[in-house]
Amino acid sequence: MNLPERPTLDGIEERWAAQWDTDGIYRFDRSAVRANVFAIDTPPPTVSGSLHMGHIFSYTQTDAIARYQRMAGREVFYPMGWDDNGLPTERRVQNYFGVRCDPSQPFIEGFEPPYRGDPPKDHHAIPVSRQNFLDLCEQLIAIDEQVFEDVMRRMGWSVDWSLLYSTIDERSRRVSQRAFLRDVARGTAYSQEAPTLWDVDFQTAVAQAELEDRDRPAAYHTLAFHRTDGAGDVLIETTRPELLAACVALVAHPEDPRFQTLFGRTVRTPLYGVEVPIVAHELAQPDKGSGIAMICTFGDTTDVTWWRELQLPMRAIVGRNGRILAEAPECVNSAPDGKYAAIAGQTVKQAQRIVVEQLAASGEMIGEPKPIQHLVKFYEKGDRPLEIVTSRQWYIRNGGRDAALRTALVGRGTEMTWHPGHMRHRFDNWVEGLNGDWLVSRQRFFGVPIPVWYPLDANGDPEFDQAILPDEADLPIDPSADVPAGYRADQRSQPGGFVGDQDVLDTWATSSLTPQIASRWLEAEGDMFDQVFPMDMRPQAHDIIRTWLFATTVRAHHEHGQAPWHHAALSGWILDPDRKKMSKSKGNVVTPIDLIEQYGTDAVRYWATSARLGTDTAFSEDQMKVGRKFANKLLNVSKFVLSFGDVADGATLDGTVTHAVDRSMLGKLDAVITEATAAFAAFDYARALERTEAFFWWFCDDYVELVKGRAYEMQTPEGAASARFALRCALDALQRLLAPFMPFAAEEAWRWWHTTSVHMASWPTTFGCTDDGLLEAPLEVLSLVRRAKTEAKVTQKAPVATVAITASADQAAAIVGAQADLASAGSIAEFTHVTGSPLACEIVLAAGE
RNA sequence: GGGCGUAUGGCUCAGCUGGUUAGAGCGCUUCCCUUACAAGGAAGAUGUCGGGGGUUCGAGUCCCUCUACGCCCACCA
Repeated sequence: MNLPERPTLDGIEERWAAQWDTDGIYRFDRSAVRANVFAIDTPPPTVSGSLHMGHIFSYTQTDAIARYQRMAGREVFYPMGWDDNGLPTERRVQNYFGVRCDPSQPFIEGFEPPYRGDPPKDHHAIPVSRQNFLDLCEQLIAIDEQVFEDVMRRMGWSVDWSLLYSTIDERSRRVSQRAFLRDVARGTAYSQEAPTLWDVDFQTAVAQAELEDRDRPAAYHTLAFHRTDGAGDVLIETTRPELLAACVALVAHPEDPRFQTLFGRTVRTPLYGVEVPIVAHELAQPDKGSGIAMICTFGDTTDVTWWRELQLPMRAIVGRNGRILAEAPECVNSAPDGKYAAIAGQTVKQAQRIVVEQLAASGEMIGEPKPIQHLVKFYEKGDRPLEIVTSRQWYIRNGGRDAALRTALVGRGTEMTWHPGHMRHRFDNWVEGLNGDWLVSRQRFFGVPIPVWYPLDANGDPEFDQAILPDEADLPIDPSADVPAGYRADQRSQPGGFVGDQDVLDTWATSSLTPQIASRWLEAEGDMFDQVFPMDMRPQAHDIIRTWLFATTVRAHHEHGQAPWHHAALSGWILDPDRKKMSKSKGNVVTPIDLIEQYGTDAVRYWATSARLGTDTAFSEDQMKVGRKFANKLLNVSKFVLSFGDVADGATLDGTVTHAVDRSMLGKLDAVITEATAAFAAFDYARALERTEAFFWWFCDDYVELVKGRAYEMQTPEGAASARFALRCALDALQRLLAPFMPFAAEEAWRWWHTTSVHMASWPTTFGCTDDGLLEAPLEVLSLVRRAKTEAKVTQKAPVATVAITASADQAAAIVGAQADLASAGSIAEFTHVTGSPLACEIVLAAGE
């Protein structure tokens, strides 16, 4: 026993985090059998410079569950990873070093970036080679990941750091490419030339799951198309007049009476005089605009549908850089007076202004543009509206084009238990609303390369349907550096030779494999897949159900024919005090490290674990203050209980805890242990905390105060032994019950009387006592005595001459049983009893008080 | 338009399968240096459980309906 003079929370995080690390207490036992493993598919956070409160919130909730499972006897598989490949890292590198990737630049040995952190606003990014850019990515993620790891260790998350991975590291690249190649082999991945949503700034294709709608100003322009039969004009409304040169048809609803006579006829476009047909399709909405719309290749996703289903020609005019192509479509090119030349090379925004001027001059725009607000699709990380361009891309089948697969994937959702249950609807909704396969290729740099080459024909054109695939044993590969079997390096880009796929996999195409990556699926060294898969728990936030949760389910379905986890635990968001989602752009972000330093880790954890799964929660420093008070109290009450010294050797609970009051207290505690255990088993850590906390304060404020005197041996040795033993039992259970929530304070107090960690201790079991209610009446009397003293404005120590009690027979019996404790706790000299109801006391303070 | 969620004292939230006068903490007020704890303790005030209707002996709790707020999806002419 080693009790401090004055318990303190200061410095306990550093001390115990270091000790846990030294002792390796969270290390996964690779000899564990599957049935005894609790495997967590930890979300690998996107490394971005700093963890935010959302991370603190949800990862702490997961950690509480992990700690419970560990104490409950499961071997916990709790990896951590960094999601460091992909656009967020590229963009951060650009902003941090003041560079941009330009594959046409030569590699510079020992390149030194112009800045390291915060280039001035007027700095123009310096173009650097692909390899220099990738080197800078590696440099920055190394810095960022260390910062993340430091904060995580201070948060006390009980991850096994020996399982650490990053989604760009060699093993992840190998696993990702292996899984992709297997998808290709079984036909669940394929490449196709097709119109694709395209971000013109990042110059990459974007998947459906990464879209978001933003409300943007626009304007309806009314344009006159001229009937080729000379019977006048057809008026359409458009928000994108700049795409007029890309117009391939007009469309109206097949049953719209206004246009029945027009179907099958043709009109000439304004400005360019291109003849286009008037067609019918049920997606045309009679109540929108003038009821008849122009179809362009491509203004929006509906255009793509029309273009495909009505088999219309292709007249693309928007390039991958978001500017109007230099070459006009042939039919436009043959049109008179070079109107197209004026917009060639312009951005779509500039082109719109020019086209509107041209239309106004030609009289083919009717009236003024009518401003509106409407929703436009953006890449969620992008700054300009998405365009649609045609390109060859890789896809993984996700049910978007296959009802049977869709049904199967919804079925995978039912294999998991969702916490809270209603989150499953979001999954079902998303799967059922998919309208295309998952586009996984990205025209970016810092990612897992698509492990494919293509043979070049005699003209030097790639034969995309003859893709050359590497052997799994050679992974990971970089097709732009490695040479496929049967070819020589000097055949690269030569007719009759080969070319590597330039693209990388979408970051989700790798992070959807976290169960496989973390478990080292099919890796030569340390493969734990069969020990941990399907994993027990996937913790994550609810806003990425459509991306990460769904994508992981798709991969597991194709590769393993089952759901990747048994439980999906969805955390809520952190809201600022105004109940808005906290985000950097709103400037209301608080940094976790400041809070840890101000309130202590356990206090921050208390706040995080007070919130239920799936519930958006207000950020609350008040809760952290409460948490700090709680942790502090745990230390102090531990010191008090332990100050009585060790219990006698060989003493048993039944032999020693003889006092009814003490057994009642343990009975209450039994109920709490039972409830907390059931709650934790159902992932409801918040309920476990709430019950434990309520008991804890009752224990400190009422029970301890009541029996304190007896424990000090002011009455009988038997009574003291009973109280001390009961106190010790309760403390033992409380420290264990609180260990998942306040791992540092619990460990600090536990180590005063143990040589091993509380986090290696077993979860508490019940004492076999029952709460017979014998404490209720005595504590009511104590409360009344306290109130009398407060009202008399005297100290609680002030002596009481008499307490005249009116109570029922049962209550009186309980009070008499605890009368000695009451006398001590309340400094009460004399009790008198009258039978009656309700319970009441007449309290006479000692003379002179 | 489709789906989901939330609505309980000034604030943050409990209240599980319906059962005695609706709970906790914060904040507020008053008092107390009491030998585990003043980064503490004792006590007090504060609620038409969003509105309306229904089921029931009994509803914050179940059903219907309305309202407000939030989220996901659809909606780009």
